[in-house]
Amino acid sequence: MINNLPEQLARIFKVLGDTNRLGIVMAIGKGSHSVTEIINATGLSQTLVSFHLRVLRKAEVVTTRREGPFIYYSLSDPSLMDILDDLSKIINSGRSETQKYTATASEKALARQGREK
Amino acid sequence: MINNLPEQLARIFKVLGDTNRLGIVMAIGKGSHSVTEIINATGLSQTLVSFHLRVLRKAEVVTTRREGPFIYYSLSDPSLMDILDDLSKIINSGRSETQKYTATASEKALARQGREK
DNA sequence: TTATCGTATGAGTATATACTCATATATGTG
DNA sequence: CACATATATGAGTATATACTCATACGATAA
Repeated sequence: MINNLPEQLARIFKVLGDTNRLGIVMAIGKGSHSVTEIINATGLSQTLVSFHLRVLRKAEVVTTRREGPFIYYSLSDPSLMDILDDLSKIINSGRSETQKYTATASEKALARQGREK
Repeated sequence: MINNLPEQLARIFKVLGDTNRLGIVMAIGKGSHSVTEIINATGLSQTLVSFHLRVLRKAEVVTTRREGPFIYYSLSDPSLMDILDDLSKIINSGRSETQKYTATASEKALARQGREK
């Protein structure tokens, strides 16, 4: 518990360092979504989504709330989305001027929801 | 190249998602440091530091500049450190009020330098 | 040139990690 | 109760990853 910052930070980065898991986090965004919604938003299999949600839960990146048969997931700290936005800016600032990405992460998640029925 | 944000972000997170590698990044901080300095700051072996620097180079997280026999490493985008600071705040905001971490990442790196001869 | 310092690299290995499959556990409905 | 829907879980597997060892490379000095 006595504060090893790199280790704590790396633990979070490791959790976010998988495309599918990060996709799930971005699908959740600042809102609250059931597993089924996440499955539809990401296009991943139920088992795979559940698998990754377990990792996210264990790392306390997400919290859950049961509502009838549904379990709703949300980010433990929604401001994580702001950090993702900041990082995305870093990513395409160094690159070629063409094809700059500007949409926020939440817009992106919404867009993805629309695409897949 | 057509913008897959989760994938690009996850790629960076994966790179930062290792304690030793993140320690190296934090040792570099917003400045410019030779490999030897990084070795001393982190306490890691030369080979291991070199190994991780290669990963960081490949991911374009760091850039290098040769000066005589020394090779100086710096962050491709020093504002990455700000993001690390933001994330550290998230980390210990959810926790017990006791034992909150306040030092900046650079202070931390300096402290480590002092500790190990 | 030889030696020395600073740094990188290829290959091997042990461990970690993402993923899948089959199955289990709620919760609600007829 | 039986059944359907929503979600989780344990175990197995293939691949990825961190680390080490031995060695190579580049720059400078003697």
